Amino acid sequence: MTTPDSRPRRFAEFLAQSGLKSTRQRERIARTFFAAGAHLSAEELHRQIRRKDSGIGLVTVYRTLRLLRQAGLAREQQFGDAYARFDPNPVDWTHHHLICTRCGRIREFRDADLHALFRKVAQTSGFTVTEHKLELYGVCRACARPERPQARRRRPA
Amino acid sequence: MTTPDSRPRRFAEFLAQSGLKSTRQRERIARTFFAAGAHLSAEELHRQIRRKDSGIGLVTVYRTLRLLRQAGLAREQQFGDAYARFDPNPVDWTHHHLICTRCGRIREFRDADLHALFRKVAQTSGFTVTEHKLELYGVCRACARPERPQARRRRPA
DNA sequence: TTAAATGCAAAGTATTTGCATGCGA
DNA sequence: TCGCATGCAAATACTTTGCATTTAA
Repeated sequence: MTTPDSRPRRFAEFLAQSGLKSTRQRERIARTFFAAGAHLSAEELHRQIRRKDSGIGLVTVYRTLRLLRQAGLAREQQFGDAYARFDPNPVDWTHHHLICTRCGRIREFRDADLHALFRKVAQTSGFTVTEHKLELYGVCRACARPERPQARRRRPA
Repeated sequence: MTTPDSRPRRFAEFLAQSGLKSTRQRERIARTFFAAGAHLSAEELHRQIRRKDSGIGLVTVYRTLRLLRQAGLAREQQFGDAYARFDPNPVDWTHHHLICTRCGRIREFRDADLHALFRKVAQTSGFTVTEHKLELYGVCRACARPERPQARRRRPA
């Protein structure tokens, strides 16, 4: 069963409600973004868009990603690197990350108990929690094995 | 009862073991860092150091902060902003953050249950977890109240 | 018609690096 | 002495902004 994707419509509604315009560029960027995998950088998204439509600038991609975040349709993540990564899939926003500080590999995990905890903390603190990020840093099994070449991070710690 | 602070000694040992030198700058930077509060930016630390010793460059502060991290004596955090913040107090590393996306205020919280969860995830995943970051983003009580001026973040979302 | 959107180039900003000089071991 | 450390200036890399032009409503 294929549920129709409501995200393009939701983005259009957001634009209309905000008094903003629906343009060829915004539609193309949003569509490509929704179809993409997780952990996408602005550059990567731009590269994918260029394959279909070369007349879209990186600047517009950044600007549209900001709108998508405001619309609640994109999530931004900063891992150890210099650049931000974006995530189009709301169901993915409930998972968390294990990051290997040696090879930089990012693994995802999910834990039902955590969400109950978040709710508790939100109540206690009086915050209306809209987003959460949990990152565990450490050494993955492969890197923990001795005498193994280690990939280098872009900005090593 | 005042427990003597072992961190200066531990830093000196780290330097010696790594074949690095103990310099006036490194000592001053480390000392000021250990005496400072949490969530300190490199700039802020530099400014504090300058009050006592004007002959220390920001570059050296960055370089020494990296060494302190390698020595396990500093922790780096990225909140929503452009710059990194450093935390000198290992007992603080067990707490987490609630960040208001309107006013940018950061509140700390601690939860014992979380640490049991982290251990469980570490075991399941085969990671040796050395550090963890949990950030909950949302709107604080003050900002949730209507008609209230909202402080602006440096790089608004 | 008109205010918003785009794209280029240029600016901005936190952090890092090259290199000549200084200094600890 | 000798190699690591420092500090300045310049470089870097991601992201944002100014501005003239285009375009949606």
